[in-house]
Amino acid sequence: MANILLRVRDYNLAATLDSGQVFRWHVQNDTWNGVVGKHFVRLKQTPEGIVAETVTPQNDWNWLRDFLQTETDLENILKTFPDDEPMRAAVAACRGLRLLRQDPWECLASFILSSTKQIVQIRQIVALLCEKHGDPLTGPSDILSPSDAERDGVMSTQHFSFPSPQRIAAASEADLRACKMGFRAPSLLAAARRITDGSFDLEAIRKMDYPEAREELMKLRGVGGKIADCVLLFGYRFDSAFPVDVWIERALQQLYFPRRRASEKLLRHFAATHFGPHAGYAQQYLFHYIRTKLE
DNA sequence: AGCCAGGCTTGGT
DNA sequence: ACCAAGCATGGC
Repeated sequence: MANILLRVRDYNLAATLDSGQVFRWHVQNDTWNGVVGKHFVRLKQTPEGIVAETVTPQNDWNWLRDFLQTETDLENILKTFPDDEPMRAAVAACRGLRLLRQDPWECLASFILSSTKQIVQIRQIVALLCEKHGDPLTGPSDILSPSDAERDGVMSTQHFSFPSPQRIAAASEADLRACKMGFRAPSLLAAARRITDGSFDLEAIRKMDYPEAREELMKLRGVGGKIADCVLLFGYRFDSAFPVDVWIERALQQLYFPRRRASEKLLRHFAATHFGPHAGYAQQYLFHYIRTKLE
């Protein structure tokens, strides 16, 4: 058992873990339970910062600081946002919302599975995938009450790592379809195989510039522009990546072009030019704002 | 170009 | 209680 207080100001843990970036976090009595790499961890927001607790001893907590991005200077990022009414409203509505830094493979796999799914369903698919193909983690088995487990569609209270590309590549399409991912199964399998056999290099993406990295990711089956942008933003933190889904399209239309109907092409161009060097960060604020405030 | 691919949620009856 | 529509993206 190990604990730490990560002293951080202006960090909205709930908004961050519940804004569609990640799919494996569950809240129970103000405590967020989740898995980062091979660590099961519980997080709680306090006035002093974020209290983290693991069941295994920790030599250092950099894996958690890196995931939560607690060292990021949020003020400096917010300063780069355009100074307009919609942006001010979005920032005011979810102060302290952060972008996480996820493992690229977990992020890629999760967003391949996200296509034409709603967040609740993505959570269910990812939970099943981890349960059936991930490694069991040492962790308290009493974190989820039976009723929570039932509600979340998780039958056991054991926690699991996200399965590696090797583990997925060794599975059959039928195994994966059993996790309710439907037609996304061949895409996930193909990605896992290409990474395992070395024909696709997730690390090489880091060294590319944004347009090249995007093009590269889109060579994978099941990865179009939107999913590539999610992976680039949430996994690699290319902050210029600006995923455009229907929610964001709606947000841009309502907030920035309320009088006339803007074409999809115009909205894309606007998204790519209006929001500055941390456009993806701005996108996350707009996304969360439109999903919680407007409708 | 237009249809199709899970399964869960929502809305109408 | 039940059934249809909506979701939202990429591939063919």
